[in-house]
Amino acid sequence: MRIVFLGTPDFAINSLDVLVKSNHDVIAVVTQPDKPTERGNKIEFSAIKKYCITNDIPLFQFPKISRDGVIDLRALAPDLMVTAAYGQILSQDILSIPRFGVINVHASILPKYRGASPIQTAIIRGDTETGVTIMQTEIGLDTGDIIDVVKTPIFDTETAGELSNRLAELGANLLLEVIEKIENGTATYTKQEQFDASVTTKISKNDTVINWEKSSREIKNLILGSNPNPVARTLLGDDLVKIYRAKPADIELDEEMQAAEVGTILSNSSVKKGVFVRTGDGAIEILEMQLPGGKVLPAKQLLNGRKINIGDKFKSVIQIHL
RNA sequence: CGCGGGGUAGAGCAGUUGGCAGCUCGUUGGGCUCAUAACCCAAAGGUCGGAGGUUCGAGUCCUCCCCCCGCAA
Repeated sequence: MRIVFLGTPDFAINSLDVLVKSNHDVIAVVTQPDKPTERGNKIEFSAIKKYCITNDIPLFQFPKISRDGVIDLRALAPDLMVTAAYGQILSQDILSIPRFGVINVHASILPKYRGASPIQTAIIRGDTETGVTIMQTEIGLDTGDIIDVVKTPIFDTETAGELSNRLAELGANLLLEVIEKIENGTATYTKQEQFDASVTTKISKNDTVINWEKSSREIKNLILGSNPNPVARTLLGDDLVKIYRAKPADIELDEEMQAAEVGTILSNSSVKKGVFVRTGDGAIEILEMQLPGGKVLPAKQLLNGRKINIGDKFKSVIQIHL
């Protein structure tokens, strides 16, 4: 099949890679325009663009594909177009170009978690299972008919980044199977059950401010689901602290710990060394965190340099002004 | 040239007005102990990011460069 692939971030790499190495013909790739700057200087290429450069694949970057891409894409005469976290909405003009239409690789079990942040949302909500759906793309947001689904458990200590990598791989394998079926005419199309539907929006920095009043488990889910982006955050004094990894603490709280205010870093000399923080229902152990100007570090390291101390208090604020 | 923080032992940090380079952790060796990730004693480990400059003397002051990080976009 002559395939045009549309994708942007890391998540899309596996899918593209599988197609390139298959017997299908990836005739072109479309990715988002280069985003200016990480720190004010250069422009950065998307993961997909880098892949195309090293593998010498024709690449398009339309500021707005529905307006700028129709003519070019038509000229390519693809049999099928595949999207994976591309980042732009496709118009009917675009959708009508390929003989077999457009299919999308989406990182959730649709119709649950349509939209921008299915992976992060699944972890933050504390789900124990998620998956990848491959569906026919239509005008609505992730509303098209389902062709196939693969499910997988969410591990207790898994971050959004780690889960995303696993789903990308599962999705890529499933994609290849689905394309075979489409080619053979054996693909089946199932309407989405509307009553199960939910939509996720992009997770913003304000969404990942930790409320220490919540339970250790909820806080852990927020932290893991926000890693690597945009990362759970809290205030220590005036400093913005980012927390990358944590787990509910399996320690007994003594009287003093019980009495400590929520957000307080607890003494732990009787147990092993680590950073434990009082939460709404007990304590959580901070495993990896980052202070302003510093790298991401195991939390215990920060005790060495006395950057954080027992008794310090993380502020349980609803919103941080930046 | 968007704004800001930072580079000192393997790791995290301190280092006052320039004057013998330190702390915590880790590592190694020894001790204590039924035992230990706990405790005690000892040791090893540094071109203070790089180059130049000022000075009797620079981790510290000046100039240029490299690298890391946060914010804003």
